[in-house]
Amino acid sequence: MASDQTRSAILAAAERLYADRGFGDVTLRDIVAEANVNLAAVNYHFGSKDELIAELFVTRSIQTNRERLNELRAAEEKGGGRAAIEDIMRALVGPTLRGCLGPDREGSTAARFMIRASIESVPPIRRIKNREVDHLRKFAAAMRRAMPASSDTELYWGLHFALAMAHHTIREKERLLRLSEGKCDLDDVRGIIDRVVTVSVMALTMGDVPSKPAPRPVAMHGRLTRQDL
Amino acid sequence: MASDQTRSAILAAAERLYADRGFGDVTLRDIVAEANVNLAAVNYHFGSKDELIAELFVTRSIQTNRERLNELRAAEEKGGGRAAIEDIMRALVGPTLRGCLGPDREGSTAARFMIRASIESVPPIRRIKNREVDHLRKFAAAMRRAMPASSDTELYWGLHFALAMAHHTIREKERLLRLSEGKCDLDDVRGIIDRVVTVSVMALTMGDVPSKPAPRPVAMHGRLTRQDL
DNA sequence: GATAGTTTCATACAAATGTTTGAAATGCAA
DNA sequence: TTGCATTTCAAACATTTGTATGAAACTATC
Repeated sequence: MASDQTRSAILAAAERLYADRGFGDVTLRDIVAEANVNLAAVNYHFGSKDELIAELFVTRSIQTNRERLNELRAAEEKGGGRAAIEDIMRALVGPTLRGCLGPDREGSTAARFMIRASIESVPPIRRIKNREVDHLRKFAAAMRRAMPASSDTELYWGLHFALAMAHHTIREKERLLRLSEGKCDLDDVRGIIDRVVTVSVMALTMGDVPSKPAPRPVAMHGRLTRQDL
Repeated sequence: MASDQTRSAILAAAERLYADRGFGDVTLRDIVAEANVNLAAVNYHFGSKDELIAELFVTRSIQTNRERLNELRAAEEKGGGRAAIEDIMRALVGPTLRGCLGPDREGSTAARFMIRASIESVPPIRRIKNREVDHLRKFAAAMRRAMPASSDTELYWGLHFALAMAHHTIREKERLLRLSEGKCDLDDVRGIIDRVVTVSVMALTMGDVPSKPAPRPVAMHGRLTRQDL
């Protein structure tokens, strides 16, 4: 039964090293040294290096996806089957941002690993990410229910931009910190989530708010028209 | 004088291969085979593989940055020294999006190379990207002039989100296409730029438009308050 | 056309890396 | 204990890869 110990030691060591130094320059030999196990143990327990990486990533991904769906379900129950759009977007970006940002998360290996996975793009992880589309469709469906008058196009763009802001904030948090000379507080996770959610909802409800003459009436190419509510 | 030919052939072949297959699985031997030059030519002309990659990336980056600054300058002249915020954002995201998206760009090696560089994250490119902060400061300065009443924090978040939407659209265009089942037209570059600019400006002027009760008055944590204009 | 500088070429080097192997050790059931 | 399966281990394998070398080919200047 020491087999499970070896397996776990490898997983833990690999996640730690990948989180710290990236996938690029961590070899199997580094991992087995950190885990105090034999080199062949990786291939014995996981088959290959790529399968090890894949297992690490799917484990964390499943966690995040489950949290997202839980929040989405909670929001739908709260709204009696029809979740508010803000709550949907919050369920979409909240778990990811909470998982990767924040001061307490600084030491979290899992968080730093997921940031790495978000920055670098290694084949086994890319393969898994491609399956994420099915997961996102559930959010698209919820959004459609929340905004039945919106076109699918607008909806997908809103979803896309929400993920853009969340992931880019995780990916480039160092740069934003440097650019803003610390003025942007990357530890205020709740504030960041609110910010992303607010902008996302604004993007989704764009046509609704022509209170001011839209930023500029120029060159809209018939794309950003108001939705026919 | 055949030296320049060799150099150019290597650059062209490398850019094409990297664009098609990514940095991960293109070796120097692949490149020299494609370029019909000798293996040693790369080290002779560029010093090392990393310096070759760096030269490819800086060349394209300089082009984009120049276009950006040209647009920014044009916008400032148009506004008599004080460019409109929409024009600033357009100058920021326009060149990148135009360079990487669009139907005609499909065959553009340069475009596909820059998309690769945006997706994968190889050390020599990462080093160059880190210097990009200085370039962005020029835009931050222009934004500050355009919105003197806004706090720096809001300004940096707006800049950050604009880049987030632009880069994420380039990075994940395949996924967005698949998710939306083709409903999001990734070839309509002008429409996409308008979209990103519009949302960015909305994000920047958030406090200004409480025409409707803000998406939800909940949990703003005192962050997304209106600017005191 | 000889010479010096530049460029090209075939080949070799050296190091790294994921994977495999076959035997030894360990655990477990009969 | 015996026997069988699982797990560990040291060592080797087989490539791949970027880089270096030294001679040959080429170019341009005098």
